[in-house]
Amino acid sequence: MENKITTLKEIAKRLNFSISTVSRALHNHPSIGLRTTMQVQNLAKELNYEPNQTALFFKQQKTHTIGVVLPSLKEEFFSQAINGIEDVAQLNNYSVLIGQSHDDIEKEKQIIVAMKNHHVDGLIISISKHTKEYEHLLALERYNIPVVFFDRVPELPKVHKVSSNINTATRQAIEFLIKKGHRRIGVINGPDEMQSCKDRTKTYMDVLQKKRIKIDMGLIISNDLTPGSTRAAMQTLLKLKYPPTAILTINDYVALDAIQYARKNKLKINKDISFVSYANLPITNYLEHPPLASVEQYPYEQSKKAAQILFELLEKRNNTNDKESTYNHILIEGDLVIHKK
Amino acid sequence: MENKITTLKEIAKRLNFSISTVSRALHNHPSIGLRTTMQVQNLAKELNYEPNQTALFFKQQKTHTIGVVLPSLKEEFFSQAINGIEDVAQLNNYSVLIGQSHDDIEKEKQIIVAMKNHHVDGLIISISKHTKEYEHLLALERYNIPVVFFDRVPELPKVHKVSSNINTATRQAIEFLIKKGHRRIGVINGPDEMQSCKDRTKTYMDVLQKKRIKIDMGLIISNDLTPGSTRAAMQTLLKLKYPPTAILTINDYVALDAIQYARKNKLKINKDISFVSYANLPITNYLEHPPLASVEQYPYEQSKKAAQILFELLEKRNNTNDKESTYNHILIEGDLVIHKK
DNA sequence: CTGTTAGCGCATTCAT
DNA sequence: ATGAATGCGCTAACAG
Repeated sequence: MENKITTLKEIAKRLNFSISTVSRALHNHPSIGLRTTMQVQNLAKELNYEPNQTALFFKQQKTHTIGVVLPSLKEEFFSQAINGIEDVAQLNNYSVLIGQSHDDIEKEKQIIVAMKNHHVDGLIISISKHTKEYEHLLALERYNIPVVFFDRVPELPKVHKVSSNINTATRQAIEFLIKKGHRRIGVINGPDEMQSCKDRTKTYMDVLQKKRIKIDMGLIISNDLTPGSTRAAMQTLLKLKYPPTAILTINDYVALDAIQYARKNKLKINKDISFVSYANLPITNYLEHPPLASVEQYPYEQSKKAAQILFELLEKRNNTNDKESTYNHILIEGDLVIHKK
Repeated sequence: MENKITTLKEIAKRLNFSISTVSRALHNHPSIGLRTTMQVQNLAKELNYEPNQTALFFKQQKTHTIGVVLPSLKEEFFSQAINGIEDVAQLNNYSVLIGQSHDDIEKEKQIIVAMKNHHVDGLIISISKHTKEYEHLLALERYNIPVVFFDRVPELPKVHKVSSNINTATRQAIEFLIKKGHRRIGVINGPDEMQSCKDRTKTYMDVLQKKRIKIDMGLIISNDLTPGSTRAAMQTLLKLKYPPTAILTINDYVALDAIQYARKNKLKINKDISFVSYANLPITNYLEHPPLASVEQYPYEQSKKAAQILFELLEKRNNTNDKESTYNHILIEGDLVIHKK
């Protein structure tokens, strides 16, 4: 069994050609004679020659690898997002390096450094829910590594980003609840740092104001997306003198925890208290009492778009040396999906 | 703004040393004078020198990258498994290349070729549910890429693998149902190709025989893990003259589909019909009527163990040139977790 | 203690 | 039409 890896040198030696001739022959270079080309290609096939990618990576200063940094694959949103990225990467003959921050900023920094060291050609990032300083992200620009953010994007103007616009859907969600007669609508929102959370609150207040419903700030609670924090939020809301009859939760995981809490407190879901949420997780289909509606945020489409932008950037970079001066800020419309009328 | 990437050459030129001296100084080589070492290290820091990893990868014939190939990250089992691998990889200063086969053999082959081309130092693989030919897997050995399989492992003796032993837990699961008075216990199993499915059926028959319960092969159905196939299986089972009062399903996803089907057919879950399953998905905690019990298969531990074995192999490979002659076949005991008494 | 040289695999420029 | 030489960045064997 021949186990040695075949190199150009090996082929050259056997055929008594120079390495450059062999290299050219394999690339069907016009200046190489047909006979020679055939000889070389045949032997290459016979010896099962395959170009050493690491050598190419090294020489071309390109690794044909993109890095993906996201909070956690356990969240179905992100595990679906990976698919969009993988699909686009495969089309472009790229591989995908993965790193989960688990919403830990230090971990996020470490991963990004590791990816930079690996010389990934580009990065797709969804930042941790606690990331407020962007220095480690901006550093990437200095290394000339193009970055596209998606879903959880930083509040920076000079970056490429794809995220979900939930404002319309949020408006619809709240109007939907109001139409069903709810007047006291609670909000279990995420950390105030997250742009989407600010948007959510703003839209909520907008709609209520427009519908001339009194806004009670006591009904709006920020949590950190953990089950414990959701339970605490629920406790606060349910203990109010006039507790909400409906609650808007930042995502389906929080909704699940909230619903569970409500159930344990003998509340009838969708009767005593209703929920509307975000993410539209497939899993909610299996619940007997799912949230009434959930805002679909299209993780696959978001991440796919992000990947496409990244590859466009890589393409451009090949042709020009200019820094790009315009930045993609793509918004993908979220859609309210009604589960129960 | 200094944007040029610093190399040894650059430092050497500025300090008028040779490249090798600079290299040694940076590695604190004992033969380099303290003064020189300090000079070099200071300038290196100042210029923000970082060794070019791709050059190192190339030279050392190592990429500090491992590949992970698995069916789908959407399954929480695998998205948890990734954590075990990532954790171990990080400890060893490795990065993780990811590829999902989506249970498509061709995709699986493509991914493996891509990973081989990327010269990953090792691979961790969970094969697709349809993979019966192992040629593309065995090929890796010829490239000297160590492989450790986990969870969905091939039936090959000369490979390293980590999987879950579900026999004891399956026995307990069935005894649990029998103790609750069930005599007609259905099985919705997975594809017959999967070793774990064969084991499941075998244990099922064993237990029934031992308990002197008549075995009705009509109660055992293989499916392909899709919702449609699960519904078909349920339809068949429920249409039997004597339908089962309890069903053992291959995993919680199948259980969810089965439960949903039963609910739509007005059956009371855990009353008219009970379920016991595998995977112990966190999500089932949120169901009002979850499976009575589920077998925990410890994805994190399985994958972590697989990763540890892989790094041991890599370690060994550094020290000796021998092929390993013994193979790790690790079994991690599954545990029956009771959700409802 | 430090410098010179070679080489990893490949593409490419410059000769011939 | 082909070969020789160069260089990518780094390490290490060899030479003083």
